[in-house]
Amino acid sequence: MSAPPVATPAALGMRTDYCGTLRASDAGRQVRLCGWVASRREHGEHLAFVDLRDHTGVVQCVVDHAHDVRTEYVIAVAGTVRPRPEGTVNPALATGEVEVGDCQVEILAAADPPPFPVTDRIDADEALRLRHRYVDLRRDRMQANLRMRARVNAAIRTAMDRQGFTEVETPLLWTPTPEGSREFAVPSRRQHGSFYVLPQSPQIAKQLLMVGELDRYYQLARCLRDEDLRADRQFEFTQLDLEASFVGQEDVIGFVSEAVLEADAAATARPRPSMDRITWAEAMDRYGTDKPDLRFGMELVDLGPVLAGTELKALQAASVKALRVPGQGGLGRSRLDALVERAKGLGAKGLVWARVVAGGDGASGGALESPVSRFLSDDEQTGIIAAAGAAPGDLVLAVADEHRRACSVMGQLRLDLGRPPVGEGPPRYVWIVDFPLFDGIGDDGRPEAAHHPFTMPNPEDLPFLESDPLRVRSLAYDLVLDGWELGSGSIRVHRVDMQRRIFAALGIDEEQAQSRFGFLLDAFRFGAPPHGGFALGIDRFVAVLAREENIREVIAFPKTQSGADPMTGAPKALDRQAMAELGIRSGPAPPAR
RNA sequence: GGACCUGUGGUGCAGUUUGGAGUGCACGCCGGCCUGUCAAGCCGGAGGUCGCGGGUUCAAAUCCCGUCAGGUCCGCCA
Repeated sequence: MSAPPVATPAALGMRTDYCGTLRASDAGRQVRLCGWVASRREHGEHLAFVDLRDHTGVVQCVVDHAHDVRTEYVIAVAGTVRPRPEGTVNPALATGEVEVGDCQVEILAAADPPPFPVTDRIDADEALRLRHRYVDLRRDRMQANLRMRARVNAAIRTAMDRQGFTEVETPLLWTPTPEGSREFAVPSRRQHGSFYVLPQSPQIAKQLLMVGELDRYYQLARCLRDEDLRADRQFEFTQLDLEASFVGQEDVIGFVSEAVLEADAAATARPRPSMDRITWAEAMDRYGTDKPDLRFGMELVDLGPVLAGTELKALQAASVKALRVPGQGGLGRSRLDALVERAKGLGAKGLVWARVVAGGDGASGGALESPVSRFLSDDEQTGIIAAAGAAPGDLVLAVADEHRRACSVMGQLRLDLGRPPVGEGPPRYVWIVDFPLFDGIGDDGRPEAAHHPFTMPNPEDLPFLESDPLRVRSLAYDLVLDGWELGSGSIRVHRVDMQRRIFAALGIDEEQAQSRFGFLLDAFRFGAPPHGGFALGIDRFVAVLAREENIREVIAFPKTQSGADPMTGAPKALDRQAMAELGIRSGPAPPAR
């Protein structure tokens, strides 16, 4: 082999170049390439073309005959780079100005025909892709996604290092902390009947690191939650997990913003996006969700004032939320009925719809056409049109219910009817601040923690912790990108007396607290600094950056929605001996052998 | 736990509404031809338990029930 002029031999192994990198300027060079046969075109006895593919791209190799070489064979090609003959340049190919001629072909490994084409053009069946994920990963889409993910990780590490954070690993074999999501359990071989659990997140571990004077910690941490899967949820996922001492909410938001924008720049070519900020209450009110997609309008409208004295029972409730759907006044009855069903499925008692038509004598110059319009006074109709900012041709939807429900139902309908595809348009990062400390009242009559029980209440609202807990805001904050919840964080409680007060409000008694989080409370007795942090979901973040609707597309080996891995067959029964060693007796019998 | 969508040669689909012979289309595969193609082209060939089980019917890919797998969503995800 002649010495490669560009990269060092050590870096390239048994090749001199990558396939996709050859250009006209390489003409005349002797090269040796390795890769997979992307396609083969034979032209009789003494001319054939082999498109050789590696992760950098494809280059055309001209060979004498290619009959013993098949698609997806792994081969090495030695030959000479030369300009393509006049008229045969392929502008669709990055290497299209050149080809490799006088080729010697060595078959490194034969291959069966692939179970599905190695091309983005064909949308292969999901189960088949996962069963042969190693083939699926060869496709441009997966290559691009995984490499983008690696760039995001690298950018995040750079940004965190720059901000003085220290990467620390925390245990995967953790201890049960009942509360929150279902945990994966790992039986102990040494103590039958006892279990480790896999961490839902390193939440408590990182707080202990703060007590341990690490000052600023981060980790690209694997988290595991045994909950049902969704397009944006897998059993195991990765978070940028971070925690810092002697900082406030603004500091943490700054740390995370820096890392996120660094990653955004590493993954995309767009200009540095801005980051907005709104309160939780405002997000719920205007968008009906705590993870608003700000890329489009269609904000929720409050019809309470307009309908304060209405005779229409369907719109009598604590809160009436409406939505203007521009230009959709022509929707057919079956489509409208489907919307009503959708609203009911989301928990609403019903959904009122009204087409805005020309006419009427209101200032807005429109009238409502609806099954219920005869129950609405003229003032109410013009009031609705004005409040919604509607014009003839629009559709107006309204739900009356308790405030939270009215907001959430209309918020979902807003997404159903207006949400752009993932990645479309300029990105809209938004910080959601001033979350409530408690989510609502549980069956036991006690408030339930909205975030986790170590979240610091907003000092301004402390006086109401016992008397009016639901009005207490917390120092908790979420980062949302285009309607995806990327992550959340908070300033933590670091004093034992305050933690006791919170536990008391939550109805967790001393004994329960000791058994669940005793080691954390112990640690706080030895001097805990004020601290706070954040956790950012890498899978979701990369999915949005890669314009993917499903995080499976940015994970090398994901699970199906039922939690199975079609490639390995996991989960599987253990054999009797392994079960006995772990002291496990229950469950279905392993298959007979 | 629940709702909905999908399942047809190796792959992607049509056919299912309104039952009438597995007739189909494209890609791939195998063989042949072909000296400038590039998702090559031309000729020929092989390849099917219509996811599986049951029911209705003279007759089921098609209708009904159940079930499995994949997907989307609700519940769940401190």
